[in-house]
Amino acid sequence: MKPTAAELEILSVLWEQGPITVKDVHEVINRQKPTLYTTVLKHLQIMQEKGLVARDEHSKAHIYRAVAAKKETQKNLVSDMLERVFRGSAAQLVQHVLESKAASPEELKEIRKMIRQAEKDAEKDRSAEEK
Amino acid sequence: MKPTAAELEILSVLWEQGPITVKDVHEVINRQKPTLYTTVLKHLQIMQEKGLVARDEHSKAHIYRAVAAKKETQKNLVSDMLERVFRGSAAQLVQHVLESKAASPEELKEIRKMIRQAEKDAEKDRSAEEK
DNA sequence: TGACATCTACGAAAGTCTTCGTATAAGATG
DNA sequence: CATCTTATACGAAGACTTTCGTAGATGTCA
Repeated sequence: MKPTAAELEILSVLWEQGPITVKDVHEVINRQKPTLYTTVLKHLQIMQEKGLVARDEHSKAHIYRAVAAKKETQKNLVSDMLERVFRGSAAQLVQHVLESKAASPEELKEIRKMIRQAEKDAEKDRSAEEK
Repeated sequence: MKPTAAELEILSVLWEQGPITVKDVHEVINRQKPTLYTTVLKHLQIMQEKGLVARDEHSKAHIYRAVAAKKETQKNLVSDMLERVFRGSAAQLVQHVLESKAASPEELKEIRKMIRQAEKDAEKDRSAEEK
């Protein structure tokens, strides 16, 4: 299930803040881009129909929470872009990431670590195949 | 200027093949997903209006070429995703790239090289700031 | 030249996304 | 209880995307 642009904005808020009311979602969204309360509400209702979010109706002000998992959704979006925009070339995608935003030294260090891990995993796969 | 999904498919073809006729574009697209010739043509006409492509009308069969630069377009899409989906965290994005497709050893090596380069650049920036 | 193949032009339908406005329900307060 | 406030429900407009079908123009070849 692929969220639209507006839906992604809302999911982001829910991922960060956890289960909250429409009012609270609206406050955040409205800061990013002036939007009417009912627009956010409508999106949330549609997202519920799609199964992207769920809500607790016990109190008068419904509490919404993300159903679409952050990691899973991000993974889908990334692999989609990897294929459609970069024809599967991970290196090209990473190159653009590093260029588009001068990554901080901490981030670079973190990324190095991930590469090392990925290399280890690849190693493991190869030796497994040899059997 | 942000291409739609279908437009991106077509741009990809033009980026790979260089200036070609509608017929040739259609052959590639049709292989990926069965599509009528006139659908591809219509997209190309719309894309021309948007300025994403240009065409040479000298021969009867028009020759289309990409105007939207590959690098530039990719960069826009990546930085857009970086902000909207990962709140600016390059490391998180790269993590997903490495997971979503087990990168080949060659690619990993290439990525390492890019990291080293990025670190050098960061080093340079820091010493420049110290002055 | 007439018939056929090849291309482009273009209207329009169908679906989706986004936003807004209004109606309605439910709780709070005097 | 009447009224005010706070929320949700929901229809619908407008923009955009995608796809299809038909009409018309142009080139080819017997």
